[in-house]
Amino acid sequence: MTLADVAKRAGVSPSTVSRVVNQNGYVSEEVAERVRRAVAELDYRPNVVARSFRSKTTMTIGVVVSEITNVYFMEALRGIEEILSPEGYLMLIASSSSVVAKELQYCMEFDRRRVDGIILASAGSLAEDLTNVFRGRSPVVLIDRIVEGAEFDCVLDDNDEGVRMLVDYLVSEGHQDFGIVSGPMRITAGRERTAAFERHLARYGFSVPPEWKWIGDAFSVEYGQAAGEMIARLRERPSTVFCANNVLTAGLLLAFQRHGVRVPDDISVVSYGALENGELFSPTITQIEQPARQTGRVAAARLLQRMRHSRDPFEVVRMTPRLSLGGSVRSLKRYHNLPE
Amino acid sequence: MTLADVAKRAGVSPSTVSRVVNQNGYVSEEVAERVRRAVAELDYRPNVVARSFRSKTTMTIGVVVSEITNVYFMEALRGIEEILSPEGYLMLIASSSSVVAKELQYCMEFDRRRVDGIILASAGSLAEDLTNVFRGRSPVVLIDRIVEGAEFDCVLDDNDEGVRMLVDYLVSEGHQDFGIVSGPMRITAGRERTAAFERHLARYGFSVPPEWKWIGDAFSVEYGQAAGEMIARLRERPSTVFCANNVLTAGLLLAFQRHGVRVPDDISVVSYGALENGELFSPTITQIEQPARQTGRVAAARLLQRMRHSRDPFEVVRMTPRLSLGGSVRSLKRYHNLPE
DNA sequence: TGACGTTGTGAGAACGTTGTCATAACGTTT
DNA sequence: AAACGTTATGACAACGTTCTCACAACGTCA
Repeated sequence: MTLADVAKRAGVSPSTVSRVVNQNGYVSEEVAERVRRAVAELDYRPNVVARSFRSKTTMTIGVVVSEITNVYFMEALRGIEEILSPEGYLMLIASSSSVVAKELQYCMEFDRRRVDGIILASAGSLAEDLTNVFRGRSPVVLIDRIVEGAEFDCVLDDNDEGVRMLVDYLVSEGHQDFGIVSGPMRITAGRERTAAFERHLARYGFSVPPEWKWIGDAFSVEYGQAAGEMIARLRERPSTVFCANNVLTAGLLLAFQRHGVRVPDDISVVSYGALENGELFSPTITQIEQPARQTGRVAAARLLQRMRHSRDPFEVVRMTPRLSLGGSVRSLKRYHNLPE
Repeated sequence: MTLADVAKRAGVSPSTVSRVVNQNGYVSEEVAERVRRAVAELDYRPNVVARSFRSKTTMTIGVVVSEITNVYFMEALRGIEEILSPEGYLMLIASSSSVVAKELQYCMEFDRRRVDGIILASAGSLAEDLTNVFRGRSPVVLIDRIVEGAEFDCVLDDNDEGVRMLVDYLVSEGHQDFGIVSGPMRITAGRERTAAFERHLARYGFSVPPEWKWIGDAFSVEYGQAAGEMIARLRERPSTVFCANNVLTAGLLLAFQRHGVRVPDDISVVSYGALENGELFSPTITQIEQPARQTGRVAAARLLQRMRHSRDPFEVVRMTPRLSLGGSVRSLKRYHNLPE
């Protein structure tokens, strides 16, 4: 079933059929109707590959996520789909498992497949590697990470603001001794949230002692658990531990549960990033809820603009997260003789 | 950058470059080396669209899921990727939101895009619609649902066995009054699990009274919540409620929490399908854990075979789920004077 | 030595579509 | 009535690759 077949059946030229199918150019209503009937009768379906080949646009965008099972990325994906699907785009999805090499490889493959755009929500590949891979062929929007000075738009949390809310809250509840569990500094989330935590504590004259810093080599459940176990075994614990990422929090809580460390009686916990079904925990976790879906939407809209050849300067968009109070922070106001 | 450019640079014909790039046909090592150098120098990347166009194979498979944020599908996706990615396939993913029309539309679009295969983990479209859409062009494997007599492979839970384990356990704990919250009968999971529940109860001489059956029009949090609220308001409650799906369970528990219905003190709960982070609930839920990832892997492997033109008869593969005991079921053994 | 299989290379068609161009009929304006 | 823009249609090239075929050179075997 090709254009030519339809054309023959309708008694017109392939060109005309093409015009009818794509609704461009001049076609008389009478002929159009004849063509449409032929299309229906033959159940003709355009060969999109041939079309893409010829027209140099695939109506496809590539998405690389670091871990497909992470709620954050799921929600982001949903947001992306909400924007792109109505425009006729389909998503090619690849999961990098946070491996930089894999990430670049997938990007390369996307490039070979001539995707119209790429959303990268992943790992820590370098700016120069990325620009190298793309050579400006298809526009790229980064999610959840920032690359300085490259020609990409970035959409990510206002990490500093999120952490500020947490710190203000903790301090207002009378906490004075803080621990932090975070991820690699090469990843934007790890770097920014860690820095913000220390910076905002410093505003109050507090700091995190080195022995209460757990900086993992990955944002993994495993590392969260490991940190949790170390904390459980500590003779002297901070009154609060700040987890810089939802996956780390999950691991931490798991370890606490196993070691009988009660939250918030034995230690308070706050998390950057929500845990799925967190409403069903007891206690619920005081956490920063990231606007993941919205982030996906914004990134997709941005990409759409770029694909339509907008020449706006590249931008970093910061999304405002929100603080959700749970029961995982113990009030120490009385303890420290603070006003309630 | 095209084959021709590389050919010119290497002083050979495009045919030869093609042979080198694809490593087929005869090429002398000397020439191959020259070509490889030219490829590297020009940073030539094959135009996969042109290749697909010519070779009629896109190395792409389409996946339709009903809800991209459901853990089950996430895990299944992961399994699929684990199998297909090493073979060079990329996944085109679409989310149908459980809307049959959308599901069919996406399948149609996949067909137009000439994907090499399709995995359908979704909604309840009819067998004839599906066969109509595909007309046998690309093979299809169904996940989590079964379509009788169609030419598709199906990979799904042994729902009957899973439900049996739950029922046996509940009865062994002394339960005698049962409620069920389930989804649409047109969806395999809803139909099979509901039927299995009643069938296995019947083995013990029990049955579910009509007023304790909540059959929703969708496997949605909303319906789970609605059911939970109805149960909360009941004067006389069953001692246990069986939730046929993880999303329903989440909604149910949410409603129970809001209405102060305690699990398992006020009512016991069992779930078909695990909730993400369920380990962190208290109590943890006694549930059937579905081998989602494995299901994805099996489905993908199956699809791979089909794409390689296997002519095996179409098969329904049942995956064995496993019972995970939590603390959501109260023991009524003492209450009913049963041996402990 | 002739026949034949293996290795190596290039010419050229084909894939199904879109886009450009040519051509023509028609209506409107000068 | 001439000039021009609009509407309508078809012919044909082009996109970048793969694939088939043709051809040649070479080694091996009868």
